[in-house]
Parts: sequence; structure tokens; C-alpha cells
Amino acid sequence: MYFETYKAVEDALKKVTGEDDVLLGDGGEHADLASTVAFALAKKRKENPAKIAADLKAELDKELASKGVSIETKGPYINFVFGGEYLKGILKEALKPGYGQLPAKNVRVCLEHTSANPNGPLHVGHIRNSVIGDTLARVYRKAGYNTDVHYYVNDMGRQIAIVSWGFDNLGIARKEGEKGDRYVADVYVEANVRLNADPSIKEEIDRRMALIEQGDAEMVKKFREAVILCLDGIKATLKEMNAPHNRFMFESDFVRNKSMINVLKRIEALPQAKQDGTLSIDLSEFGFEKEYVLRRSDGTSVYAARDLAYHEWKGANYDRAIDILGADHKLIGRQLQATLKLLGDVPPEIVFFEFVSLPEGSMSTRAGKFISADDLIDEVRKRAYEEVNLRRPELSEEEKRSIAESVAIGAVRYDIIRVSQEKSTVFDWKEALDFEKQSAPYIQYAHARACSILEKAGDFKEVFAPETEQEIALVKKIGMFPKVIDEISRDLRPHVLAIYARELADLFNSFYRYNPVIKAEGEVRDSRLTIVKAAGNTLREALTTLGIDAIKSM
RNA sequence: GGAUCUGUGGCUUAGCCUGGAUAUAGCGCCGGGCUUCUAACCCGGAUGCCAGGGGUUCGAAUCCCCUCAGAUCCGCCA
Repeated sequence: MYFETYKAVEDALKKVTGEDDVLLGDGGEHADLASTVAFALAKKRKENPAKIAADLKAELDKELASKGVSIETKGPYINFVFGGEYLKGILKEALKPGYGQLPAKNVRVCLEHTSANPNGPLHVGHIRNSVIGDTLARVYRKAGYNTDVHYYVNDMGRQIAIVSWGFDNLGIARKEGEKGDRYVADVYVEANVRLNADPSIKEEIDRRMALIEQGDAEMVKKFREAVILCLDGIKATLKEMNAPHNRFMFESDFVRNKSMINVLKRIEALPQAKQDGTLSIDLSEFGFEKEYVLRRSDGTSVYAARDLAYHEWKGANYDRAIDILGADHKLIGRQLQATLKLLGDVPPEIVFFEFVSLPEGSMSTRAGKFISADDLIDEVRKRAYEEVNLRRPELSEEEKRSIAESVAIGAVRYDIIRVSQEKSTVFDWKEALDFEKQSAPYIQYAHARACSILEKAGDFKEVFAPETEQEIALVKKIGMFPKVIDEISRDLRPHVLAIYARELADLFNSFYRYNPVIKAEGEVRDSRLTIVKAAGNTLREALTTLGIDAIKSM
């Protein structure tokens, strides 16, 4: 409904002005849409912009009379206000299950996120990647894209060689009940301590790297055991976060199936290739000073080579590839894109996000300096349980725990997704544990309220007649949901959905305060119940797309 | 030294791509509101030279240049 109405207004403006760009945008508090095209025309026609606006209004009235859009001018601004027919159309759409789902696009998308090295548990920096990636995946599905979500497992890197050396030489025992990823981190941290103290260990690591590249059976087994042990822990965390992947791709597979060798051969043939001991590529034509090294002088490959093979595979199997990467990958990500262009491949689109640090500085798995996602979730869950226990003492233990779980995961995800990705953040326990206002529980609560009203009300007749200021504002916001999904799928900026969901909850709460529903009578009651149902449905769809449980009671 | 990103009330943050009408919210602060559909809520108030300087424009938080501050990268690691 929003798209159609926007298009009708835009077409009308184009027709009456003859301009290609009619400068149509959000009207803010003044209107639903507003155009500043009169300013542009004033320059061309050398006339007063306010007069132009007034003249255009007369013509626009004729064009848009049947669309339920009214036009007002305020000086040079042309404001468009959507009327009753629009509101009715929105409500009808928003009552349907799955509201916001856009038409299928027949485009296969490969979205890769998290892909953390399996040398320890996910920490609060990694899960910014997971939450951005998973939210985008949900948005893409909602936007009608056929979307696969990948985790690329770096199972033959130096870090894993260090972990395998640690398992063989340190004799560190797994603690009672310790998760695999945490155990691997213990080994990795200690192995690094040893490595720093005794540089001769580096030779042993190099030997392991050479063996793994050759496919040495024993070394493959050692690496794989360590990787799987850690990955199982990571998978458990991601599952709890509602951020599952549907494919785990192992980089070693691209070595074993020869695709990496094939890519390197084609790179050797490029004029930009340089071979003197190492194989590297000169990307100065793309503005990169440093050469991009793909093979070491000892003949083993670096991560970048395997990554090229993986991305060629993506190009062959999908229409679009989207990678979510931390800001530390900006340079190599762009080098990867440039190299794929030289090879004639379609490079991935990359979403970069800035770092999450601790008040005492940046995180480091190697130094054991991080807050794990598991620890964060545990703390938030404890806090959520206290809150539920306080508010709903009458609920069963099981219900309380279930609500606390949904609230905790929602709070963690929302706290991350609400900030735009280009902003670096400092992790703050106080904010993570705050469940008021700009938080998931606030939005979940609005949804639960809607559910509660509908349950108490029982059957009602659908009536499409928003009347009060709060009703109209709420329905208009509901109408924006498909546009928000579309916009995020274009701009790859998922924090917009977090803002939208919060604003929708704000408007629902204001509506709730001033417009009694169950106590109202007749058509007014039915109309309000219709609005509550549409709002509740939209809140649920928005929450679900954010990967947050839309619970019915809390 | 070079590259990229960020800088908006005491704190956190939207808006910046696509310039336009009194700059968005929250926390904190001050003052109200539960015999009323769940107060994880609502309403009102105070608080901003939109980092600083220059430029483009009828018009700049938004575009361009410079400076300052913070983050990240510049490895035969990933």
C-alpha cells in the first residue's frame, strides 16, 4: 500500500512538473510525503517557489483526487497527507499473517557471517557480526530472496596449528562440564604463552602448517578434532542466539578439491602476478600500495588464496554474495574484491562493522582478554529471571524461565543491532542489563500487551476506521514496515529495523494509554481491536525479523 | 607516515548516501500519572554554537577541503 501510494504521488509530480527528480521524501511531522521540487523549479523558471508550489497544488489535486491523498502547501513545500482509504488498505494488509513479506525475487543470495576462527568461544565482538548477519539474512528472506547462510570455517590456519600443538604438548585437562570452545581457548591461550617464551616452537608450528597443506592424514585428524570441538561450542552459542547457519564451509575443502590450486594457476597467468619465492598480486591499479600475497615462499598457501577459491564457488552457485566482516578486514576484503574482478568474477558485497571493545581496551582471544557471548547471555538471563520473578510471581517455574530466556536473547541482540554498524562501541554491562525503553523487552512488552488485549476481547468484527490522533499515527507506522524491509535489503543497514520496531512500540504504547479498547463500545471497540490486531501482528513480524522472540506474555 | 571509519545535550544514540520547514529518541535530572485493557508503561519540563575552521549553495548536521581527537588496518596471520 505504501509503495503504490508513493508511486502515485511521484508519478503525479513528474507529470505536472516534467522533472525527472521530483525531490520527494518523508514529510516528517508535516505530512506523509513532502516535495521540495518548487525550490528547483524556482531557479529554472525564475519565479517565487511558494507561487510555484501553489500552482502545482491545483494540478496535483486533479491527479490524486482518486487516491485518497490530500495536498497542502506551506510556502514552497508541497505536503501530501494520506487519507482514510490508505489507512484502510494498510490495516487489511497488516492483519494478514507474515505481513511485510515482499514478492519472491528469484535471486539466490549467499550471506556469510560470523566465520570466527575456531580457536575459542564467540565473544561480544564476534556476535556483533552474528547479529548483523543473522538480521540481514532474516530481512533478505522477508524481502523475497532465496537466502543461504554460510559460516566459513578457517580449519587450516596458523591458529589451529597452535591449538593442535597445545593439545599434543601441554596436557591441559578439560574442566568438568566445560564447553569445547572454552576448552580450546584455554589451550590456545597457554600455547601462545609458550610460543612467546620459546621461539623455537614456531618451527614446529610451521611443520604442522606444511603437513596440513599436503593433506597428511594424522595432521588432518588432529586439526579436525580441535576444530570440531570448538565449532560445536560455537554452534551451541549461535543456536541460543537464534542465529543459525544452514551451511558450514570448510576452507580445507577448497584445497582438497583442487579449486584453490586452479585459482592460483589462473592468477599466475595474470599480468599483475608476481612470482619471486612467493606468489603475490599487484593491485596498485586499485589504489592498494601493498601486494596481496597468496602463497608463501615455502609453498604453502595463505588464507587469502583459499578465500578466493571459496568466493569463486559462491559466484558459481549464487546470484549475490554478501559477507559480513569486521573493520579489521577492510583492506583484505577490498583486495579480495579487486582480485576477483581481475579474474573476471563477480566480487561479494561486503558489510563492514566497526569494533566492539572493552572499557579496558580491545579484545583478544589469544591473550584470553574477552567477554564470551555465553557469559554475557548467562548474566543477562539471570537479570531477566529476577525481573520476571518479581513481576509475575504467579507463573510456573517453567514459564518464568522461558520468558527470561526470550527476554535475555532479545536484549542481547537488540543492544547490538540498534547501533549503526559504522560506529565503534565500548561494551557496557549497565546498558546490556537495562530492559527499559530502547530495548528488546520494551518492544516485546508492547507485543505481549496487544496479545493480552486480543485474548481478553474475544471475537470481534473487523472495522477499518482509525479516528484518533494516536490511531492514525500508529496505522501509518504499521504501513511503513514493508518499506523498511525493502530499504534495509537495498542499503544493508539493519539497525534501521531496530529503530523502526522501537518507534512502532512507542506509538502502540501511546495509543494504549489514550484509547481504551476493551471498555469501548460498538464500532469504536471493533475498530480499535482491529488496530490492536494489526499492530500486534506487525510487532511480531518486526521482532521475528530481528531474531527476537515475540512472546505472548511476560 | 599512508588508508578507512567515527565525532550530534552530562552519557548513549537517529538523521548524513538522496541538502530544505522548530535536529530523533533513550538514560540521567526536575515535576506529574496505577480502585482503569500487564506501570518492562505514559505525560510534561530543563539541557545542543550537530568536534573546530574554511568553502559550495537561495539554503549545510547532511556535499567538498583543512585541522584536531578516537577506532581499525598497512604480516610469507586469519
